[in-house]
Amino acid sequence: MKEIPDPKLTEARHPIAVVAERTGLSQDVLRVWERRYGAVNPTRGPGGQRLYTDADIERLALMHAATSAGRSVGHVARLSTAAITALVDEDSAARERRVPLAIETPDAGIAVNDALTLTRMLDATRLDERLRRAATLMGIGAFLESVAVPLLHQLGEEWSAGRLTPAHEHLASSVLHDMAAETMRTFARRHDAARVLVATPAGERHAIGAALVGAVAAVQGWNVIYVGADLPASDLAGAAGAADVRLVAVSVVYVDDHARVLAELRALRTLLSKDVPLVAGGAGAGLLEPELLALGVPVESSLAGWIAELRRHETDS
Amino acid sequence: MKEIPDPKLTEARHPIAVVAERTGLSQDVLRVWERRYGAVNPTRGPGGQRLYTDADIERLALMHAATSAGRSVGHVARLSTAAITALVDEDSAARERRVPLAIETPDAGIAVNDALTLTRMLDATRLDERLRRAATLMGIGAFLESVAVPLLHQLGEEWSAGRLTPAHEHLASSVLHDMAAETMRTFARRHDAARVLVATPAGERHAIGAALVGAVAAVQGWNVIYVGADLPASDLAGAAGAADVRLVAVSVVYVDDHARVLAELRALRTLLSKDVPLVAGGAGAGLLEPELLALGVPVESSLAGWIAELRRHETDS
DNA sequence: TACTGTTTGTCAAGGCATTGTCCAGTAAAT
DNA sequence: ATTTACTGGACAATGCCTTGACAAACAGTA
Repeated sequence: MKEIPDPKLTEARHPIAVVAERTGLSQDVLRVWERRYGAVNPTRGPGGQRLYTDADIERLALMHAATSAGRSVGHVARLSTAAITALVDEDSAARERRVPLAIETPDAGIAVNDALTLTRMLDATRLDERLRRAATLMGIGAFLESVAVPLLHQLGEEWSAGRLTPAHEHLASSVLHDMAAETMRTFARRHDAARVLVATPAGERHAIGAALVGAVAAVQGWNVIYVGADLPASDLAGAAGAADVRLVAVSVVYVDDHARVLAELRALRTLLSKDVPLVAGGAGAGLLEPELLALGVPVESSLAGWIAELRRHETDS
Repeated sequence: MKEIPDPKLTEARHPIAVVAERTGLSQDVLRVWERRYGAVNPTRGPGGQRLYTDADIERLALMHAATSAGRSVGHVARLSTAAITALVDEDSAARERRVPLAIETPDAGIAVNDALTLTRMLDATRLDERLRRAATLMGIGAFLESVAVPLLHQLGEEWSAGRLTPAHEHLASSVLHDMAAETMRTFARRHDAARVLVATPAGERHAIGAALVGAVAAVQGWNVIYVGADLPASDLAGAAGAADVRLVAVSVVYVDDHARVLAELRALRTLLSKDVPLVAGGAGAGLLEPELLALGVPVESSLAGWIAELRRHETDS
């Protein structure tokens, strides 16, 4: 094995905070793994701070995967990075192989199509029934991810193509909104779970995106404070402070007035305590991404991104 | 890299207030970053006020994004704008990427354990709640397969070890039975779907096994005729004939009187039309397997076996 | 089964280095 | 004349460092 000094791997150096973020390991663990097992050997900056290379991060992420599959750190740390990769691959293959559920999972695409048809027919009762059946069948998580979200996208497209009226869209949204609200209620947690405030800012009246995010958070074990749509920054900040939330999530689906939404979010960011992260999501937020990033507000446009974001803050202070 | 003096970038000049607003950085920070790290080099107006170009703003916004991702200003400020862009992109890409499985599938084992504990406490309300939550979370199929059935097995073991009373077992069974019945109702099919008769023979009062089988069949798209427990062979055969079913499924969990159950099943097999298959299942049926096989009655003791059996007859005559 | 020792993640205390904010006094702009 | 911006310094908060200790989980053993 020849060492090729790829500038990207050797030059790019990352502080411990970034490494913790990317690997999902706490800073304590990063340090103690280095101290006890010599897992990696980061160089030091002028003030003594650890500086990790990309290769270090890769190795640590692999170690994380291996240990959470049940292997001991002490053992894994002695292996070469390639060997750990092999181990992790083996473990994940074994996990795939295990217990192929006998009951077939239905195709989400069919459910989406059925739902679209029923929406076109404005048949709320059967739409509700159909969606609930899909959710029961596939589990609420998979439902939200591969039925609810795709359905909303489809509706958006059909609407902008002029094939659906606002009435159609409201019908479907309200059914989905009900289901999401119900999910939040069903998964309401004990008072000591981490709290997240979910809302849409003033100027955005489409609550459905926020409701879905709230439902996902509830399923993930958060204590969700869902305050609905169209709220001014001051109210949101007030609620966040009063409820002592760990995270504030806002959804922006549709933007009439860029400047207004941006101003609202800017105000919200300033009013919120610094240690409470604000995360934005939804199609509308995607359009404002550069500005929001500059404010230190990450933008998550996919549900998967949201989940990652929630995970990231699960164990924080 | 050649510097092209784009007039837009060099001409457009902004006072510090605008830059602060646009980047989300305080004026103090803007000044101190310039003083300490030479982050940017704004030109000065006649009176000495800083005047920033668009490129400056861009760079500062990027620096803000990088620092709020956990990197130190001191380090970031030394990099070229392009390098910071790369870094920020890399960070946000890494954030998106790290979502191997989207929504966490909860460990079925935990649900089973919780349910056992609640059963021991005879807390029907919370047991119901806990099981429903698990079902919502993982989908009804996976729930039946990896929570309901294992739970029943565990209960059986605990009961035969004398650690649980019949009261405990009834409590848990009735909660599961309700859920199964509800599932059958939710997934009730159009009249033209294939019909299956589900029951337990006379002498067996434990309906739960049959209910689970019925629920699975309903989920698989069958039209389930669930007639409950403890029915004599003649009634079952009558119902099967009247409803023109394609398959008859009986569940035998617990057997006091081998001979009686066997006689019932023998009678049922003779009374039924020859082209209607009869399938037996459950722990009790396992004990009678040789005799039943001799009758031409296959025995399925696992849920997976049941599912296979259902599939086999799905498309038959 | 109960007792060991080991492994491993987390936490606390105390010390630097880095970094954001604040202040006072002055100057320019509107 | 009031607002806005500048400079340089001081200060406080935060972040990261090290060391050491603790507790839960686990494996091996009596």
